[in-house]
This record gives sequence, structure tokens and C-alpha cells, in this order.
Amino acid sequence: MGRAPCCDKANVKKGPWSPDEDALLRSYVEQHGTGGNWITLPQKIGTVGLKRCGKSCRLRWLNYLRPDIKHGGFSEEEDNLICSLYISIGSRWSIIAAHLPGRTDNDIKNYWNTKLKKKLFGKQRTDRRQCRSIGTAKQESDRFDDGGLGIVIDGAGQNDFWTSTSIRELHGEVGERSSSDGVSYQSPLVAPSSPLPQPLREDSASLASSSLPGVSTDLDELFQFDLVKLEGLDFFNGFEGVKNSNEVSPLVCPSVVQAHNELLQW
DNA sequence: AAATGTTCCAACCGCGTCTTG
DNA sequence: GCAAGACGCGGTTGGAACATT
Repeated sequence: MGRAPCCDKANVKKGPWSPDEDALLRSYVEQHGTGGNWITLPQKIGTVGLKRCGKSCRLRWLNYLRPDIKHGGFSEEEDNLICSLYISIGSRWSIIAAHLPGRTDNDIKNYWNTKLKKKLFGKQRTDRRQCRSIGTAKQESDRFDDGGLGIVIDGAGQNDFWTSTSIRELHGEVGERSSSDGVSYQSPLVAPSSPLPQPLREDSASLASSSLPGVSTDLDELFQFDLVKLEGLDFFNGFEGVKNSNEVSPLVCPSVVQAHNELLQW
């Protein structure tokens, strides 16, 4: 038995919001607030209600209509902060957004996927192209966007060290420090004894030695990232020196240090 | 000028977590 | 303690705008 739908799908409008709908939602929320219940909010709006799913209203308000939303291009400082935090904690967009006033998680996510990712790893792609003469540009691009990036981020320690639960706990969203479960979460930002988190190294080694056709070669190549991948980071102010260091922590950017310290406070 | 490909972003979807009764 | 409902998050998609051929 599946979850009950949050609204009557047959009677809600989908797709882009019209200016009228925006105005209705905005004026209602500004006057009455959300009332703590988005699901029922559409029926309360206007004389005939707003034919939108409550979730859709919430999203529209949070991502577009809120008065404190900052639209427009991202600054260099914001770029650095996003990249630093992404590499530190992965795709925890809401946490990243919390450190960028006026920006929404959706905004940041889109910005990362469309621009920052390319900006960050484009350089490496160029570097690697010089080393590899086979394959089309498109194939090369796909390989990097998928496998390469994911592994880089894993390599920064996210998956094995920062479970979603630990992040949430560290961020105080459950209201108390995380230690009751007896698990000690190691921050990827605190220099471990080796440039790579140990679990990843083991995983990569075992994966790379797998007998799957074609996997070994690719993984051998991809897991050279300790230095190779990080070289792409050096154009970010916050990452100077990372490639030469045995310390994993790239935290030179003050705002990232602050964000990181906040996490460690919990 | 038309066709095709690419980029970008708003919005949707599904699922895990939290809250409430 | 449990179940149902609501919330919040991250991944993905659709389509408009723009670029290239």
C-alpha cells in the first residue's frame, strides 16, 4: 500500500505559475502566513482557492516569492563557498543554502549542476584530454560528469564519513549533539593520516581490482584523483595549496572555515 | 532562415524524517 | 509505541531560450 497523495492530483494545476497565481499566493502568505500547513493553504486562498498542490505552493514561495530571495548571478565569494561546502559535505543543498543568505537550495543546486561543476572540473577535463587522445569529446564529457565527479566528491570523504543522519545531527536539526549512538563521525575536513579516507581507499582498491570488463581500467584511472582531480581546484581561492598537502583540509576560505567550525560545534 | 543541439532553470516527484494525536 | 499526515530534501525532468551548424 503506497503513501496517500498529498493532494487531489486531478484537480490541481501543474507547470509554470502565472503572475495571477503568484500574486494570490504572495498576498495571502504576507497577510496570514502559511498557517503551519501548506497542504490546506491552497483552499484558503481567495474565493475559489488556488488550484495548486500545497507542496507546489511551498516550493513557489520558498524558491521564488519570498521577499528575501536574492536573484541574479552568484559572486566569486559565493562560488568559492558553494564549492568548498560541496566538497566538504556533498550535495546537502539546504545546509549549503543556509550559509548563503538569500539563496535557495534549488538555486544553488541548479547553479552547481549547470555552471559550477563545469567551472570546477572543466580545467581537469582539458588536462585529461591532453593525456587521452581516444574517445569523442561527448564521451569524455559524460565520463567526467558522471563517474569522475561522483568519485571526487566521495574521495573528499562525504559518503563514508558524513551520512545524512550525521550531517543532520551535526547541524543541530535534531537538537542535540550526536554521540549517543556511539559512532564517531570523522570530519573529512580534519586531516586524516592519508590523503584519502581509508574506507574509500579500500573500496576503490577492491572495485578497481574487480573483474568487470572495462571497470578496472576506468577505475584505475579515476582513482588517481588524489592529486590529479584536485588540481582542478586550484583556481578557487579557498583551495590553494591543497594539491601539495598531505592534509585533506582545503579550508582556507574564511567563510568555509566558519561553516565547518559550526558543524564541529555540534 | 531553418534545423539541430545545448544550456539553464522552474517545477515535479518520491522518499526519509518529523510531528501529532 | 504506533500510524497517519505534513514537511523538507535531493534528484530529475520539461521546455523555453539561446547557440551552432
